[in-house]
Amino acid sequence: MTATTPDPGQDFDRARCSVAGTLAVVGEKWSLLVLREAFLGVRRFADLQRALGAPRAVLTDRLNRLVAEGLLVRVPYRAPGERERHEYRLTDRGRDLHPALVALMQWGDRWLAGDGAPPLALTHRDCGAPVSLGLRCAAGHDVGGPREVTATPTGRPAETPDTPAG
Amino acid sequence: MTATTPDPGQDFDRARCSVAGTLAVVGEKWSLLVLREAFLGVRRFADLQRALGAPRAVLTDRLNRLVAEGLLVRVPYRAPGERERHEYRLTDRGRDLHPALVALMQWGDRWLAGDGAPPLALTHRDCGAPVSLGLRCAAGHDVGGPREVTATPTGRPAETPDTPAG
DNA sequence: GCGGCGTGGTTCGTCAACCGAACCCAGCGT
DNA sequence: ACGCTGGGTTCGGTTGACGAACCACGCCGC
Repeated sequence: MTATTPDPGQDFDRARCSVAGTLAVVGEKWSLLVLREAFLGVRRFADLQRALGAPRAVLTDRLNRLVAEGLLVRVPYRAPGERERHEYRLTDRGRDLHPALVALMQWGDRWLAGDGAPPLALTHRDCGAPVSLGLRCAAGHDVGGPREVTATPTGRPAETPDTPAG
Repeated sequence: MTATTPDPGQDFDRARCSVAGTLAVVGEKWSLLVLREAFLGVRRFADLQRALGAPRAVLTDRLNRLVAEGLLVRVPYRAPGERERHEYRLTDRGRDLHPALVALMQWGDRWLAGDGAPPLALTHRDCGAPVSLGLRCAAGHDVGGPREVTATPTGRPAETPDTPAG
Protein backbone atom coordinates (compact mmCIF):
# COMPACT_ATOMS: atom_id res chain seq x y z
CA MET A 1 0.00 0.00 0.00
CA THR A 2 0.76 3.64 -0.01
CA ALA A 3 2.70 4.62 -3.01
CA THR A 4 5.63 6.84 -2.41
CA THR A 5 6.69 6.12 -5.96
CA PRO A 6 4.85 8.18 -8.59
CA ASP A 7 2.45 5.44 -9.57
CA PRO A 8 3.05 1.80 -8.82
CA GLY A 9 -0.45 1.19 -9.99
CA GLN A 10 0.63 1.19 -13.60
CA ASP A 11 2.10 -2.26 -13.93
CA PHE A 12 0.66 -3.77 -10.80
CA ASP A 13 -1.62 -6.64 -11.59
CA ARG A 14 -4.85 -5.98 -9.69
CA ALA A 15 -6.16 -9.44 -10.37
CA ARG A 16 -3.49 -10.87 -8.12
CA CYS A 17 -3.85 -8.25 -5.41
CA SER A 18 -4.09 -9.75 -1.99
CA VAL A 19 -6.60 -7.23 -0.79
CA ALA A 20 -8.95 -8.20 -3.59
CA GLY A 21 -8.27 -11.86 -2.95
CA THR A 22 -9.01 -11.57 0.72
CA LEU A 23 -12.16 -9.62 0.07
CA ALA A 24 -13.25 -12.30 -2.37
CA VAL A 25 -13.15 -14.69 0.57
CA VAL A 26 -14.54 -12.57 3.41
CA GLY A 27 -15.86 -9.51 1.63
CA GLU A 28 -19.48 -10.54 1.40
CA LYS A 29 -21.96 -9.08 3.79
CA TRP A 30 -21.88 -10.65 7.27
CA SER A 31 -18.72 -12.69 6.70
CA LEU A 32 -16.48 -10.52 8.80
CA LEU A 33 -19.15 -10.12 11.43
CA VAL A 34 -19.47 -13.87 11.67
CA LEU A 35 -15.74 -14.02 12.24
CA ARG A 36 -15.97 -11.31 14.86
CA GLU A 37 -18.46 -13.45 16.75
CA ALA A 38 -16.20 -16.43 16.33
CA PHE A 39 -13.39 -14.47 17.96
CA LEU A 40 -15.76 -13.56 20.76
CA GLY A 41 -16.37 -17.22 21.38
CA VAL A 42 -19.74 -17.64 19.73
CA ARG A 43 -19.83 -20.99 18.00
CA ARG A 44 -23.38 -22.19 17.49
CA PHE A 45 -25.72 -21.37 14.68
CA ALA A 46 -28.54 -20.13 16.86
CA ASP A 47 -26.24 -17.95 18.93
CA LEU A 48 -24.75 -16.44 15.81
CA GLN A 49 -28.16 -15.81 14.42
CA ARG A 50 -29.34 -14.14 17.60
CA ALA A 51 -26.20 -12.06 17.98
CA LEU A 52 -26.07 -10.85 14.41
CA GLY A 53 -29.70 -10.70 13.43
CA ALA A 54 -28.74 -11.87 9.97
CA PRO A 55 -31.25 -13.80 7.90
CA ARG A 56 -30.86 -17.49 8.51
CA ALA A 57 -30.38 -18.31 4.86
CA VAL A 58 -27.58 -15.80 4.55
CA LEU A 59 -25.97 -17.04 7.71
CA THR A 60 -26.10 -20.61 6.47
CA ASP A 61 -24.50 -19.54 3.25
CA ARG A 62 -21.74 -17.53 4.91
CA LEU A 63 -20.92 -20.34 7.32
CA ASN A 64 -20.73 -22.86 4.50
CA ARG A 65 -18.54 -20.51 2.58
CA LEU A 66 -16.21 -19.89 5.48
CA VAL A 67 -15.98 -23.61 6.13
CA ALA A 68 -15.31 -24.28 2.45
CA GLU A 69 -12.58 -21.65 2.51
CA GLY A 70 -11.04 -23.23 5.56
CA LEU A 71 -11.57 -20.33 7.94
CA LEU A 72 -13.96 -22.27 10.13
CA VAL A 73 -14.44 -25.95 10.85
CA ARG A 74 -17.65 -27.65 11.70
CA VAL A 75 -17.06 -29.67 14.82
CA PRO A 76 -19.71 -32.10 16.03
CA TYR A 77 -20.09 -32.31 19.78
CA ARG A 78 -22.62 -33.41 22.30
CA ALA A 79 -23.59 -31.69 25.52
CA PRO A 80 -24.78 -34.03 28.27
CA GLY A 81 -28.45 -34.83 27.91
CA GLU A 82 -28.67 -33.26 24.50
CA ARG A 83 -28.50 -34.55 21.02
CA GLU A 84 -25.46 -34.07 18.88
CA ARG A 85 -24.84 -30.58 17.68
CA HIS A 86 -22.06 -29.02 15.75
CA GLU A 87 -20.29 -25.82 16.30
CA TYR A 88 -18.16 -23.63 14.11
CA ARG A 89 -14.62 -23.04 15.25
CA LEU A 90 -11.85 -20.90 13.93
CA THR A 91 -8.97 -22.53 12.14
CA ASP A 92 -5.48 -21.09 11.99
CA ARG A 93 -6.42 -19.63 8.67
CA GLY A 94 -9.39 -17.93 10.22
CA ARG A 95 -7.58 -16.90 13.36
CA ASP A 96 -5.06 -15.14 11.22
CA LEU A 97 -7.69 -12.63 10.22
CA HIS A 98 -7.66 -11.30 13.75
CA PRO A 99 -5.50 -8.27 12.91
CA ALA A 100 -7.89 -7.28 10.16
CA LEU A 101 -10.85 -7.32 12.53
CA VAL A 102 -8.88 -5.40 15.11
CA ALA A 103 -7.88 -2.84 12.51
CA LEU A 104 -11.48 -2.29 11.50
CA MET A 105 -12.48 -2.07 15.13
CA GLN A 106 -9.83 0.49 15.93
CA TRP A 107 -10.89 2.65 13.05
CA GLY A 108 -14.48 2.55 14.24
CA ASP A 109 -13.44 3.28 17.79
CA ARG A 110 -11.55 6.32 16.65
CA TRP A 111 -13.88 7.79 14.06
CA LEU A 112 -17.42 6.71 14.76
CA ALA A 113 -19.19 8.54 17.57
CA GLY A 114 -15.78 8.36 19.10
CA ASP A 115 -16.31 10.73 22.00
CA GLY A 116 -17.00 8.11 24.61
CA ALA A 117 -15.31 4.86 25.41
CA PRO A 118 -15.10 2.24 22.68
CA PRO A 119 -17.72 -0.48 23.04
CA LEU A 120 -15.13 -3.19 23.34
CA ALA A 121 -11.74 -2.81 24.98
CA LEU A 122 -8.85 -5.11 24.21
CA THR A 123 -6.25 -5.81 26.82
CA HIS A 124 -3.18 -7.98 26.94
CA ARG A 125 -4.09 -11.00 28.99
CA ASP A 126 -0.68 -11.31 30.59
CA CYS A 127 -0.31 -7.71 31.76
CA GLY A 128 -3.69 -6.07 31.43
CA ALA A 129 -2.42 -3.21 29.31
CA PRO A 130 -4.51 -2.13 26.34
CA VAL A 131 -3.38 -3.54 23.03
CA SER A 132 -3.24 -1.78 19.72
CA LEU A 133 -2.24 -2.57 16.20
CA GLY A 134 0.68 -0.91 14.54
CA LEU A 135 3.04 -1.16 11.62
CA ARG A 136 6.63 -1.93 12.32
CA CYS A 137 9.52 -2.67 10.03
CA ALA A 138 11.85 -5.61 10.35
CA ALA A 139 14.53 -3.31 11.71
CA GLY A 140 12.26 -2.52 14.63
CA HIS A 141 11.19 0.99 13.74
CA ASP A 142 7.63 2.03 14.37
CA VAL A 143 6.06 3.17 11.15
CA GLY A 144 4.07 6.31 11.71
CA GLY A 145 1.73 6.24 8.77
CA PRO A 146 1.10 5.35 5.15
CA ARG A 147 3.53 8.00 4.00
CA GLU A 148 6.44 6.14 5.47
CA VAL A 149 5.68 2.99 3.54
CA THR A 150 6.81 2.20 0.02
CA ALA A 151 4.81 -0.27 -2.03
CA THR A 152 6.71 -2.21 -4.65
CA PRO A 153 5.05 -4.52 -7.16
CA THR A 154 7.00 -7.75 -7.36
CA GLY A 155 7.86 -9.41 -10.62
CA ARG A 156 9.89 -6.37 -11.47
CA PRO A 157 12.33 -6.06 -8.60
CA ALA A 158 11.84 -2.42 -7.52
CA GLU A 159 12.31 -0.85 -10.94
CA THR A 160 15.58 0.80 -9.85
CA PRO A 161 15.37 4.21 -11.49
CA ASP A 162 19.13 4.75 -11.84
CA THR A 163 19.83 1.48 -13.65
CA PRO A 164 17.13 1.30 -16.30
CA ALA A 165 18.70 -1.91 -17.56
CA GLY A 166 16.23 -2.60 -20.26
CA MET B 1 -11.99 -9.27 19.91
CA THR B 2 -11.04 -12.68 21.08
CA ALA B 3 -12.81 -13.68 24.18
CA THR B 4 -10.77 -15.30 26.82
CA THR B 5 -13.69 -14.79 29.16
CA PRO B 6 -16.43 -17.41 28.84
CA ASP B 7 -18.71 -15.30 26.71
CA PRO B 8 -18.47 -11.53 26.51
CA GLY B 9 -20.96 -11.71 23.72
CA GLN B 10 -23.85 -11.94 26.12
CA ASP B 11 -24.24 -8.35 27.16
CA PHE B 12 -22.22 -6.75 24.44
CA ASP B 13 -24.30 -4.47 22.31
CA ARG B 14 -23.66 -5.47 18.72
CA ALA B 15 -25.39 -2.44 17.34
CA ARG B 16 -22.61 -0.28 18.70
CA CYS B 17 -19.81 -2.57 17.62
CA SER B 18 -17.06 -0.73 15.86
CA VAL B 19 -16.46 -3.51 13.40
CA ALA B 20 -20.06 -3.32 12.27
CA GLY B 21 -19.89 0.46 12.21
CA THR B 22 -16.77 0.47 10.10
CA LEU B 23 -18.20 -2.06 7.72
CA ALA B 24 -21.31 0.06 7.39
CA VAL B 25 -19.02 2.75 6.01
CA VAL B 26 -16.61 0.79 3.87
CA GLY B 27 -18.16 -2.66 3.73
CA GLU B 28 -19.92 -2.34 0.42
CA LYS B 29 -18.42 -3.92 -2.62
CA TRP B 30 -15.51 -1.95 -4.12
CA SER B 31 -15.21 0.55 -1.26
CA LEU B 32 -12.05 -0.93 0.20
CA LEU B 33 -10.60 -1.49 -3.24
CA VAL B 34 -11.17 2.15 -4.06
CA LEU B 35 -9.27 3.01 -0.92
CA ARG B 36 -6.49 0.63 -1.86
CA GLU B 37 -6.09 2.49 -5.13
CA ALA B 38 -6.15 5.77 -3.26
CA PHE B 39 -3.27 4.55 -1.13
CA LEU B 40 -1.46 3.55 -4.30
CA GLY B 41 -1.78 7.08 -5.53
CA VAL B 42 -4.62 6.70 -8.00
CA ARG B 43 -6.84 9.75 -7.79
CA ARG B 44 -8.83 10.21 -10.95
CA PHE B 45 -12.14 8.66 -11.84
CA ALA B 46 -11.02 7.18 -15.13
CA ASP B 47 -7.88 5.70 -13.59
CA LEU B 48 -9.86 4.14 -10.81
CA GLN B 49 -12.33 2.75 -13.27
CA ARG B 50 -9.58 1.25 -15.41
CA ALA B 51 -7.70 -0.16 -12.46
CA LEU B 52 -10.69 -1.71 -10.77
CA GLY B 53 -12.94 -2.62 -13.64
CA ALA B 54 -15.91 -1.69 -11.53
CA PRO B 55 -19.11 -0.50 -13.19
CA ARG B 56 -19.01 3.24 -13.56
CA ALA B 57 -22.29 3.77 -11.76
CA VAL B 58 -21.10 1.78 -8.77
CA LEU B 59 -17.82 3.61 -8.73
CA THR B 60 -19.60 6.96 -8.79
CA ASP B 61 -21.74 5.83 -5.91
CA ARG B 62 -18.83 4.55 -3.84
CA LEU B 63 -16.82 7.71 -4.40
CA ASN B 64 -19.74 9.90 -3.40
CA ARG B 65 -20.27 7.77 -0.36
CA LEU B 66 -16.63 7.90 0.66
CA VAL B 67 -16.61 11.66 0.18
CA ALA B 68 -19.82 12.00 2.19
CA GLU B 69 -18.27 9.93 4.95
CA GLY B 70 -15.19 12.10 4.92
CA LEU B 71 -12.71 9.45 3.84
CA LEU B 72 -11.97 11.17 0.56
CA VAL B 73 -12.14 14.76 -0.60
CA ARG B 74 -12.89 15.94 -4.08
CA VAL B 75 -10.18 18.37 -5.05
CA PRO B 76 -10.52 20.40 -8.25
CA TYR B 77 -7.33 20.92 -10.20
CA ARG B 78 -6.24 21.75 -13.70
CA ALA B 79 -3.45 20.16 -15.70
CA PRO B 80 -1.79 22.45 -18.26
CA GLY B 81 -3.72 22.48 -21.51
CA GLU B 82 -6.63 20.62 -20.06
CA ARG B 83 -9.90 21.67 -18.59
CA GLU B 84 -10.56 21.58 -14.92
CA ARG B 85 -10.83 18.16 -13.38
CA HIS B 86 -11.16 16.93 -9.90
CA GLU B 87 -9.41 14.19 -8.11
CA TYR B 88 -10.19 12.18 -5.03
CA ARG B 89 -7.70 12.37 -2.20
CA LEU B 90 -7.48 10.64 1.12
CA THR B 91 -8.31 12.56 4.25
CA ASP B 92 -6.88 11.74 7.67
CA ARG B 93 -9.98 9.76 8.32
CA GLY B 94 -9.40 7.75 5.18
CA ARG B 95 -5.68 7.42 5.70
CA ASP B 96 -6.38 5.91 9.06
CA LEU B 97 -7.82 2.86 7.37
CA HIS B 98 -4.37 1.99 6.15
CA PRO B 99 -3.78 -0.68 8.80
CA ALA B 100 -7.00 -2.41 7.83
CA LEU B 101 -5.95 -2.60 4.21
CA VAL B 102 -2.53 -3.84 5.19
CA ALA B 103 -4.06 -6.47 7.44
CA LEU B 104 -6.23 -7.76 4.62
CA MET B 105 -3.26 -7.72 2.31
CA GLN B 106 -1.08 -9.64 4.70
CA TRP B 107 -3.71 -12.29 5.13
CA GLY B 108 -3.99 -12.69 1.38
CA ASP B 109 -0.24 -12.79 1.00
CA ARG B 110 -0.03 -15.56 3.53
CA TRP B 111 -3.00 -17.72 2.62
CA LEU B 112 -3.88 -17.22 -1.02
CA ALA B 113 -1.67 -19.00 -3.52
CA GLY B 114 0.98 -18.06 -1.05
CA ASP B 115 3.84 -20.10 -2.43
CA GLY B 116 5.52 -17.33 -4.37
CA ALA B 117 6.29 -13.76 -3.52
CA PRO B 118 3.41 -11.49 -2.57
CA PRO B 119 2.23 -9.28 -5.43
CA LEU B 120 3.00 -6.12 -3.51
CA ALA B 121 5.83 -5.70 -1.04
CA LEU B 122 5.79 -3.02 1.63
CA THR B 123 9.03 -1.56 2.89
CA HIS B 124 9.89 1.12 5.38
CA ARG B 125 10.88 4.14 3.38
CA ASP B 126 13.56 5.23 5.80
CA CYS B 127 15.40 1.93 6.09
CA GLY B 128 14.13 -0.32 3.34
CA ALA B 129 13.18 -3.14 5.68
CA PRO B 130 9.89 -4.91 5.09
CA VAL B 131 7.05 -3.72 7.28
CA SER B 132 4.41 -5.80 8.93
CA LEU B 133 1.45 -5.28 11.16
CA GLY B 134 1.31 -6.58 14.66
CA LEU B 135 -0.49 -6.25 17.95
CA ARG B 136 1.36 -4.78 20.84
CA CYS B 137 0.24 -3.81 24.29
CA ALA B 138 0.87 -0.49 25.95
CA ALA B 139 3.54 -2.11 28.12
CA GLY B 140 5.48 -2.92 24.97
CA HIS B 141 4.89 -6.65 24.77
CA ASP B 142 4.31 -8.23 21.42
CA VAL B 143 1.00 -10.01 21.39
CA GLY B 144 1.32 -13.35 19.71
CA GLY B 145 -2.24 -14.05 18.74
CA PRO B 146 -5.93 -13.72 19.51
CA ARG B 147 -5.60 -16.01 22.50
CA GLU B 148 -3.49 -13.49 24.36
CA VAL B 149 -6.08 -10.78 24.07
CA THR B 150 -9.00 -10.22 26.40
CA ALA B 151 -12.05 -8.41 25.09
CA THR B 152 -14.08 -6.49 27.63
CA PRO B 153 -17.39 -4.83 26.87
CA THR B 154 -17.43 -1.35 28.33
CA GLY B 155 -20.28 -0.09 30.42
CA ARG B 156 -19.33 -2.71 32.97
CA PRO B 157 -15.74 -1.81 33.82
CA ALA B 158 -13.86 -5.09 33.39
CA GLU B 159 -15.90 -7.09 35.86
CA THR B 160 -12.82 -7.41 38.07
CA PRO B 161 -13.11 -10.82 39.65
CA ASP B 162 -10.84 -10.10 42.67
CA THR B 163 -12.31 -6.72 43.64
CA PRO B 164 -16.04 -7.15 43.16
CA ALA B 165 -16.60 -3.67 44.58
CA GLY B 166 -20.32 -3.64 43.85
C1' DG C 1 -45.40 -43.55 20.55
C1' DC C 2 -47.25 -38.91 20.39
C1' DG C 3 -46.89 -34.04 20.87
C1' DG C 4 -44.07 -30.21 22.02
C1' DC C 5 -39.83 -27.89 21.65
C1' DG C 6 -35.22 -26.19 20.42
C1' DT C 7 -31.53 -26.45 17.05
C1' DG C 8 -30.20 -26.15 12.42
C1' DG C 9 -31.48 -25.57 8.40
C1' DT C 10 -34.22 -24.87 3.45
C1' DT C 11 -37.73 -22.59 0.51
C1' DC C 12 -40.11 -18.76 -1.24
C1' DG C 13 -41.56 -14.08 -2.70
C1' DT C 14 -40.05 -9.44 -2.48
C1' DC C 15 -37.00 -5.82 -2.71
C1' DA C 16 -32.35 -3.72 -3.00
C1' DA C 17 -27.71 -3.97 -5.02
C1' DC C 18 -24.70 -4.86 -8.75
C1' DC C 19 -23.71 -5.39 -13.55
C1' DG C 20 -22.51 -4.01 -18.58
C1' DA C 21 -23.70 -1.25 -22.19
C1' DA C 22 -25.40 2.77 -23.92
C1' DC C 23 -26.08 7.47 -23.64
C1' DC C 24 -24.99 12.41 -22.31
C1' DC C 25 -22.57 16.79 -21.32
C1' DA C 26 -18.41 19.99 -20.92
C1' DG C 27 -14.41 21.63 -22.57
C1' DC C 28 -10.19 21.21 -25.20
C1' DG C 29 -7.64 20.76 -29.74
C1' DT C 30 -7.87 21.29 -34.71
C1' DA D 1 -18.01 22.53 -36.56
C1' DC D 2 -16.32 18.14 -35.11
C1' DG D 3 -14.46 14.64 -32.69
C1' DC D 4 -12.11 13.09 -28.44
C1' DT D 5 -11.60 12.45 -23.51
C1' DG D 6 -13.05 12.67 -18.70
C1' DG D 7 -16.74 12.14 -15.67
C1' DG D 8 -20.89 10.91 -15.07
C1' DT D 9 -26.18 9.30 -15.52
C1' DT D 10 -29.78 6.10 -17.33
C1' DC D 11 -31.56 1.62 -18.29
C1' DG D 12 -32.85 -3.45 -18.40
C1' DG D 13 -31.37 -7.74 -16.56
C1' DT D 14 -29.24 -10.57 -13.10
C1' DT D 15 -27.60 -11.55 -8.65
C1' DG D 16 -27.91 -11.07 -3.64
C1' DA D 17 -30.15 -9.91 0.80
C1' DC D 18 -34.25 -9.94 3.43
C1' DG D 19 -38.01 -11.86 6.53
C1' DA D 20 -41.32 -15.19 7.26
C1' DA D 21 -42.77 -19.62 6.81
C1' DC D 22 -41.83 -24.34 6.58
C1' DC D 23 -39.25 -28.80 7.54
C1' DA D 24 -36.23 -32.54 9.86
C1' DC D 25 -33.96 -34.34 13.66
C1' DG D 26 -33.77 -35.98 18.23
C1' DC D 27 -34.53 -35.24 23.20
C1' DC D 28 -38.21 -34.88 26.65
C1' DG D 29 -42.57 -35.55 29.24
C1' DC D 30 -46.58 -38.13 29.19
